[in-house]
Amino acid sequence: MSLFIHNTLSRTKEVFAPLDTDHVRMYVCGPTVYDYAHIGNARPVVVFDVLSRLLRRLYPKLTYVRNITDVDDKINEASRLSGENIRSITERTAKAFHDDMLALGALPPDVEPRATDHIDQMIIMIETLIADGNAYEADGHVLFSVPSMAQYGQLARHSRDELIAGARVDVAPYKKDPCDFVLWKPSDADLPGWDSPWGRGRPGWHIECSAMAKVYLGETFDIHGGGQDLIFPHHENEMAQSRCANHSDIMAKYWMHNGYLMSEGEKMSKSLGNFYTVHDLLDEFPGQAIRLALLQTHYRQPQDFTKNSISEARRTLDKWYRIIGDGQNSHEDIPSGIIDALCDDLNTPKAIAELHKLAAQGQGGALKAGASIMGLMFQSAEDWAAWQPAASGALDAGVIDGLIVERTEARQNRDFDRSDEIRDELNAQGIVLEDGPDGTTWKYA
RNA sequence: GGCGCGGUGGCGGAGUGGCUACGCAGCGGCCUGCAAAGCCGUGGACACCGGUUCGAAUCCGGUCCGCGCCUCCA
Repeated sequence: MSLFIHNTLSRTKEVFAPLDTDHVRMYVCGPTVYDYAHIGNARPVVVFDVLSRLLRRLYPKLTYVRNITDVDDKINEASRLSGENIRSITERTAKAFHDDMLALGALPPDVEPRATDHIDQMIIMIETLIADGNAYEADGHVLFSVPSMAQYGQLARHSRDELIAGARVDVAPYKKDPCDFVLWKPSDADLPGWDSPWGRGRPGWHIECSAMAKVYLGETFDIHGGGQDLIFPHHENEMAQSRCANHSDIMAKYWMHNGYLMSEGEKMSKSLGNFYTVHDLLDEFPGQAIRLALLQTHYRQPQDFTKNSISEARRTLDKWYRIIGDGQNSHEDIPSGIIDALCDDLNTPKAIAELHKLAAQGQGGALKAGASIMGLMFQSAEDWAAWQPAASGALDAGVIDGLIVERTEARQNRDFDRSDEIRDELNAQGIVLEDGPDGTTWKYA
């Protein structure tokens, strides 16, 4: 079974043929660390986590690189507003990002380089671009010369003329061409800066990824991924820099982009305050339920993300965990239907439908195996059942168990008024009782 | 304005030129003190208008609606 993936370069599904079948290499743009990751940031992390699991199964070796952007004007602004120093912001936010993504079941990438550790490589790359006539210094800035690259616009399918026609902002006076973009810019004394041949300054947004991809994956590699919003300008510019600096026809062979997320039917926006941070959602829902909710839509489709969809995913997982029960890690093969679905451009909704079929047939082992390649069902049924919302905890388990005993006695005496009263009381506190053949169990609603 | 993406049953969400997934919810039944869970059964869709075709929700054109991007810059 071949893996097919949608390549943004061609806008079609293509057979995946790695440059080196012994070693697949993938780069995904990671977070700029100045604030908690919202659910829109989590989508590419989860999507490419599934892809990485699939690639590791299909090929002997994968190197998965996802950067951390820790130099950026948004970070500088956050520091200016809060007074917290930049290093503290980036360390704290990166840590929160790691915790949140782990809770979503995303494995760490093989390499997680930080921009500030690779300033030297960026400077070297910029020097090469200047030497070759692909970049120039002007007014303390270094700019990439877009007209120097004939194929600029290939990824986003924007011609240079179209870009100029559509421009909504004034062009900086030091630019030779309106489309030229910044590789290096000067920093004044209170901004982060590094010494360079062009004075003390800091890198532009795109050059870090070009430099780090080259260090860890080489001049060309297989897959470059990220959110759709990165196609232009970020990936277009990255590709232009890398190809010119490396004198190469390609940067990545396949470019993959996940679609946008809406929130409760509206586009996410800070002014509306309608975006969910992963951090907050994890107080309310188990991470796996959030992950399943994200995977319920194909990664290239737009998705309207709702709390209701997480609740639904959670009930689905409840059911699946019941089917698996205590059945330990049966080392069953991953069912072929699951692999086939994922090999068709990561069709996770179809793979999930396969899981439902396995569940309906009561095939717990196959269900668990199939879920595992999507990073689901990684907990024991016991741990899953033990999850509780952050706001809970008014009642301790001993009190609940005591009430269950009292209720069981009431039921044996056919005192159903008292029995229902106890259940209603617990229900009001978010505790759900379920009478089964082996007695009464409880869980958080 | 330019470029691009999408509109599938009450909701979520795949897919295919003809055999019309899947989940949730609904409805009927079994089970249950009652719930829950489970089990069995069941109705319901392809934005609109044309065209191509023996046949289109699936291909083509148009319309409407939703969404994104248009560069370090506010």
